[in-house]
Amino acid sequence: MAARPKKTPAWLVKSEPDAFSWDQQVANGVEPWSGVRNHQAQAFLKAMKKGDRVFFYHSNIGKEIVGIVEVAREAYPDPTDETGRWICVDMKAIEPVKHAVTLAAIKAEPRLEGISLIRQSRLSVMPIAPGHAAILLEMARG
DNA sequence: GCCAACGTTGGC
DNA sequence: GCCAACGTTGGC
Repeated sequence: MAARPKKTPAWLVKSEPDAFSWDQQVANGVEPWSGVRNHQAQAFLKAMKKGDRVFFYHSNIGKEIVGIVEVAREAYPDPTDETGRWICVDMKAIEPVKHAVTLAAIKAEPRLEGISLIRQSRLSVMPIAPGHAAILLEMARG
């Protein structure tokens, strides 16, 4: 029997490496994905299930997918939120990508047309369609 | 440094 | 409820 294929990520999250980088995620292992203060992004965080895979993207500096994380804990109150209205999840580093997938490469790939990373450039948490995720994985593997 | 996208706020 | 002003994000 063939080895079970790796889970295809269903989501993408962005972080400015100045604030929280992939290296920090790896060093910390499991880390709360807190501080999201946008309703649309919150809705996506709430929909995440334990074990879901997530692309980790560096915004601003790098502008590239650098790794894959996994949802280690589903939605719970964001400890950085004093109002109690916002939630966060825990993310766990799984593996770095072999080849960082740059925004330029994503834009240049016609099969990724319509991806929300480009269409909704300010959104920091977003779903990735299975077809798009497969292409991103392919690009990440080189 | 500039600009586009877009969410939030506040006056009416 | 509308909309102008303003702030933030993120790319270039």
